[in-house]
Amino acid sequence: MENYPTFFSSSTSPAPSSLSLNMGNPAHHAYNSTDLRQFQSSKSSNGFLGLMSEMGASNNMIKNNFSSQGKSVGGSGTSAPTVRLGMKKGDQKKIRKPRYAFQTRSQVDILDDGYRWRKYGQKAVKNNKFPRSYYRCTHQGCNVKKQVQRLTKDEEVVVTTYEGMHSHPIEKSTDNFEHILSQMQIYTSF
DNA sequence: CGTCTTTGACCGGCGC
DNA sequence: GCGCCGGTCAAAGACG
Repeated sequence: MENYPTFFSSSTSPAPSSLSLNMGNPAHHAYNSTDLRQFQSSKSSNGFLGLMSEMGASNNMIKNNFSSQGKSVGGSGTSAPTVRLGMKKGDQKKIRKPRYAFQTRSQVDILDDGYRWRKYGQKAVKNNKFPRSYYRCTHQGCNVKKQVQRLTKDEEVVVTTYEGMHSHPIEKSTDNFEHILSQMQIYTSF
C-alpha cells in the first residue's frame, strides 16, 4: 500500500508554537473530549506509524466521493438485515484521495481548526494503542474527512490526517491555522 | 428538542 | 475461502 499520507511534521523547527492552535483554549465549540479517559498506557509496541513522506496520488480528484450522500446503508448495528445497496464498486473504482498528515503536539485530541466536524467512528489500530477517531466535515457538499490519532509512545503527539479539501469558507475566524491549511492545499496541487 | 458522540456491527480489501 | 484489519454506518444515548 503506497497509500501513506504525505507527512507534515511541524515539530522540525524549534518553533515553540508548533501550530499554535486553540489547544489551550477550550472555550470554543470543541467537542466533548471525554475519550481521554480510555487513553491509558499498558504495553508498548511499535509506536511509530511508519509514516513517510511519500506522494501517492498526484492529481487532485478529491471530492466526487459521496455524491449526494445517498444512504449507503452500512452496518445496521442492531438488527435489520439490510441488503446494503449503494455505491457499486465497479462503477467508481478505487479512487484513493491523497491524504495529508499533520503532527502536532497537543494535550487534546480535537484540534479546533475552524471547521465543524462530526465524529462518525472510532477504531483501535494495531501497533498503536490509542484509538483513531474519524471525523467528517458537516458541510453539505463538502466531504472532507479527518483522522485523529495519538501516538503510542508520545502522548503529546497527535497525528491529524486530512483527506480532501474544503471548498467553503471557514465558519468562524480562526487563528493563523487557516493559512497553514491554505499552504497545504498549495502543496497538494502538484 | 436538536445536535453531536458513542458504540457495535458490517463492508471491503488484503494476506495467508 | 477464511480471517484480519481498517474504514464506515446508523441507532441510541448524552449533552447543551
